[in-house]
Amino acid sequence: MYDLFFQKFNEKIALTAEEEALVKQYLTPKKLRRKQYLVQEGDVCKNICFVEKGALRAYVLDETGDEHITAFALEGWTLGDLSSFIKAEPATWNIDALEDCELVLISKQAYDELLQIMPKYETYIRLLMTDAYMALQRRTTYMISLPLEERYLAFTQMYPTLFQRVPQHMIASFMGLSAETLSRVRNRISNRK
Amino acid sequence: MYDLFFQKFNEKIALTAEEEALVKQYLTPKKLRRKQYLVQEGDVCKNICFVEKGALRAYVLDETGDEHITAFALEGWTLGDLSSFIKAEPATWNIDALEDCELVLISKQAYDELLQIMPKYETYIRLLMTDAYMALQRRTTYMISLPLEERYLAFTQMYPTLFQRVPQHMIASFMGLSAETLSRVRNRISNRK
DNA sequence: GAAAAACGTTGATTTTTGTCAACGGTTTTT
DNA sequence: AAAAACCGTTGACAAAAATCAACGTTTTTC
Repeated sequence: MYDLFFQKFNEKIALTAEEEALVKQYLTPKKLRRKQYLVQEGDVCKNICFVEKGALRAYVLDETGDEHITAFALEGWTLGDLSSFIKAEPATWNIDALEDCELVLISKQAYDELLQIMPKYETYIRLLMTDAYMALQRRTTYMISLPLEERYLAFTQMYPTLFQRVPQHMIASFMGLSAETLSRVRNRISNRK
Repeated sequence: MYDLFFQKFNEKIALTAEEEALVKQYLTPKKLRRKQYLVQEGDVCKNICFVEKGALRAYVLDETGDEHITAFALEGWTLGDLSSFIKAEPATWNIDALEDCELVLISKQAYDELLQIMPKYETYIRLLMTDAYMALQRRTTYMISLPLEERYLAFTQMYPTLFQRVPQHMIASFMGLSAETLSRVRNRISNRK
């Protein structure tokens, strides 16, 4: 149930069996069916979720009601509307399941308490935030500096599994493009080889 | 010399005078003249810098030699090529001073050691990363979901001081636009009021 | 198992943005 | 103090991307 969670945790910082048992007390498992919401815009995001199995996406709606995907999460990734979670403010993101999911949830209270009582948890979170921040910096750097075809190729290499698993119009949305434009970009790339 | 650094530190987590003195031993002051580099692409980014005074920018060069600004830093902000710093890999960013600067540097060795010996430093870094990550998420969400004029207004509110202090063609670059387009966006906004 | 919805692609057209050139007015350099 | 570089804007034009519509296929729903 928590296998992947602790595998990833231990990759960042090793835990003893006792420590794992302690952390486990603060976690809640949750199953989510395809198309179900984890968070809706306006709710406070009460949990951060770790994906044991399945796939999720986060998106925002614009004034014309169009969806813009801001993030994905596959097995081993962590997702939530972080600002809403940390500041206990209404979420601006919607998060729903693209496939049936098995998740590990950490509530805000559990998060705060673990940070207080367990230095290794703070180290884990520090490293998680650092990695997430570096990944997002890379994404934004590519966004503003690479021409479209190179950007698509770079993203493909950055997220190989994701691009196989998720419909292309969602990838387009994630990249800030229309589905048609992405289709044409892919066409140009395969023609030039 | 380190006034603003410790002011910001204490806003996140309070230090005693003794603790401040300890941290101070790990810091190095540095002055940078306008146009001087803190890091150049290809170097390993050996320090993260905190801005006591002045302004810096980070940028990448594309294949045609054009600059794309990825980040700015004003007084009280922290900047570096984080991936390069953490992984000791060659930097992909260039960082230079837009104005004469007074900086506080933390070397990788000092960073690692402080994290080891001082739990409050780890808390400080965790909060710094969390805040930086949330800010970057907001920026990228705006990037893909807001139409140009709203995006410009949102950025103006997000970084009011920055937009007054930095030339507009750099703001344009930061937003992934040409200088001419930004000029026209501003024009449309002032006409519609 | 049939109907409906979702998906990816293509073509025609419109809208948006970039590019190039020029300008007057700064600021910086020497 | 003069020369050079930089800055923001504008106009004319070219390039890129979005939009709209249609299509055959696949997947989901009931």
